[in-house]
Amino acid sequence: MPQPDDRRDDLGALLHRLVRRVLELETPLLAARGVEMWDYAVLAALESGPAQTQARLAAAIGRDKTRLIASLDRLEGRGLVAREPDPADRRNRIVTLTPDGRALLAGCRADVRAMEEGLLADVPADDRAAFLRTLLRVAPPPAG
Amino acid sequence: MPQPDDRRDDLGALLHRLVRRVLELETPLLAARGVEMWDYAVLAALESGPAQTQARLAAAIGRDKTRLIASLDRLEGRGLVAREPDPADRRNRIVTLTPDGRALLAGCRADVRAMEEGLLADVPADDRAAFLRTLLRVAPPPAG
DNA sequence: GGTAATCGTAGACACAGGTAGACCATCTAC
DNA sequence: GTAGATGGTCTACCTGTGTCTACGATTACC
Repeated sequence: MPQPDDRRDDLGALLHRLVRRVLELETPLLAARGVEMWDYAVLAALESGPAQTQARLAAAIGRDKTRLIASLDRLEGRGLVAREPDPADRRNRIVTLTPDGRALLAGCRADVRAMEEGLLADVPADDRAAFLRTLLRVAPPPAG
Repeated sequence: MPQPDDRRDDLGALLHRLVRRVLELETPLLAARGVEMWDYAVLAALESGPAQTQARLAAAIGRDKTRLIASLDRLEGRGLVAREPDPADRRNRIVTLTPDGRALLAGCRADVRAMEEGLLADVPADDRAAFLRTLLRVAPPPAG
């Protein structure tokens, strides 16, 4: 028997539209601070701790490791991250967030969170909580 | 004061991961029926009624009108959609779903819906309802 | 009737994404 | 030590996407 939401758009279409909208809102916020989308993803991924490996960092943000290099070059050149060889295994480069990087990340995140608040302003509080809860459950981070 | 979810990933990151996952699950389902992702989007957009204009159809699925043409050629060649000049304004091509197209769409949608069910299987029913409700509210269709 | 605008189509262009291969430095196994 | 594996980097492709331009057909405006 047909469900009440049988004629709704597919999840893929809904999510696609929403991602586009979020990106449209987010890009100018980051650009105002001189940060590109993927650079911000790198900074955010490093917040919880240094990345032991660039390949692991690339996997964490869902990007190809060869494409990550340009971002790291940019960020390192601005003194926002530091690449240092792992003393235990000097093939690896440990990527860490510098104090400047952490400060910039905090500013970016505040802007992004404010944008998200505005986006979800019309959604009731409990629906919003359920939305985020579901999102966190269905889109788990790749590292675990 | 910091909110409880202050350290969560941004909406953009969460949505990006989820879209990737949905696409990974959806692509093989559609490929099994010989349909590409954007072709399916076209069929789904035509379900509610013919498109009066190809440009309007492109806007409805969030695609450039020049990129739509290849999809329409493919679908028309398989007899899934029909392009007919608008008798009122012969510059326009009215795109309609053929019976074959409607049947294929029904099959694809059933597969996709089953996939979505599996994806959300671990989510409680009320959270799932709130998730879809929020999604529909925050990602409205472009046409209105 | 003549000019401008619109629609569908095609082609060129730049750009971002992933993949693959090669290279060098380094580590591990033997 | 030597051979193989791994990590970072660079380069070269192939693909997909959006933008731009141009063109023919058609319509709308004056």
